[in-house]
Amino acid sequence: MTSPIDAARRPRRDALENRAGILAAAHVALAHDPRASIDAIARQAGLSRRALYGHFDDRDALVRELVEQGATRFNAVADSIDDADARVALARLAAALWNEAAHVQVLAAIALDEAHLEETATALAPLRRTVVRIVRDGQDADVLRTDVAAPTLARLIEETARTVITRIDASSPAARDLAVRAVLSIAGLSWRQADALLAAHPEILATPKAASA
Amino acid sequence: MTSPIDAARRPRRDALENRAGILAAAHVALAHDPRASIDAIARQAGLSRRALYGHFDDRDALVRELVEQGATRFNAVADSIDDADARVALARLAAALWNEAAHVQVLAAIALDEAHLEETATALAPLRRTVVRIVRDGQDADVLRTDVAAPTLARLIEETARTVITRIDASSPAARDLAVRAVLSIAGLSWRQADALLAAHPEILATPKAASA
DNA sequence: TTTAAGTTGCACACAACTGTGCAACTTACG
DNA sequence: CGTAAGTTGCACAGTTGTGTGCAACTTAAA
Repeated sequence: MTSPIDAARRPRRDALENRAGILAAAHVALAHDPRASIDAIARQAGLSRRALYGHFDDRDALVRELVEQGATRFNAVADSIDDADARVALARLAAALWNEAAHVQVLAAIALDEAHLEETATALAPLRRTVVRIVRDGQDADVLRTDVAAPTLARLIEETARTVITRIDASSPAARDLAVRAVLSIAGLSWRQADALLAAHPEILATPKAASA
Repeated sequence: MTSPIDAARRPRRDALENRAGILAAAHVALAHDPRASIDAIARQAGLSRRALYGHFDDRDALVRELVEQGATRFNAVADSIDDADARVALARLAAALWNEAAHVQVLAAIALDEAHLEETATALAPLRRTVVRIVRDGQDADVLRTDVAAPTLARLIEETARTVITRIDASSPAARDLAVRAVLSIAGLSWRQADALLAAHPEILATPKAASA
């Protein structure tokens, strides 16, 4: 006499897969165009628009979940940076974020959409704090530019990274190299200084898989 | 016996003013949001939506005129740069564009809208050619970074300028300073080198009005 | 095999926006 | 002043998008 209330069936496995499929599709679609329609996302996931509403209350709920998903990865990356040298820390942060490029692109795209400023700001807060801390340390140690106030420089670095990631090429190994060098440049290093730094720390640009050369 | 065909009245003066008003309103509105509605633009200009269609065939015609308007100014700026030193040329170009910031912002915003990629590409072509030329010269003379291919570096410089202009603060004198320094940084100079360069060429950052100190 | 979870396609209502037609009004200009 | 240019507000058709209700179906799980 199992009542229908406390003994509800477990959600079907294919339903869970479909839900993940929607998130993946939204990932691709929104990175390309943050205003992609629900219908486009559902089709991309191989589902009907109607079915999507069985998994998410509305468009906002879907976007919110994407943002939170990305935020988790972001915080993990930010926490993993512990270099004493601010220049190295910045380079490593940029390189590490590039490895999450697929996720970064959605966040970066959504972050530019006025409709979700608050959510993305909250999600990006830990990362932003990390950048500000690195910048402050670097300025105190006189290894980063001091002609720009720390908050402004942090912002500039963030925008530079976003720009390179979202607007230059995509996912080529050369692009990753470029992103790291662009960040170091905007942080105040000359291109030769950046080059020397990266030569001294080859692991920063090493392929994630074959890190143990 | 003046026929109604060859002796049509001149357009009314207030109509011309209204047309200019619409362009000005579109300027403001589209810089803020490239997808601002016709209604929002017309209201901002103090006209009804219906009246706007008396001046422009459709939304595209309005946008096209804005783009052409900006293109003219852009070409003039690009043509005015003739410094032998590529670093100085870049700095001067960035500073000169900043003086057109109000116009730059619309173009930059529209340029990010997929619907008008072609028009803006055409409008920006001369400016882009100028940047590529400066970059090539600078690399040949070994005063700009050579670890990035000329077209890529030119693109990077353009994106950096766009980012600073559209996403950092706005219209403060400090922002202009920042834009120039950001461009020089991304071009490969260390912040101290950029600082020295600007100190050696104070006229670059001089206020446009009081250029004769 | 039974059952309910999940999906589908359709029909709605709703919202925001574009572009046009038209009658009535106001106003600059000859 | 008279006239036509310009404006206004409204109605209308068309587009694209969101979110819901519902009957009919497929299918995973008990």
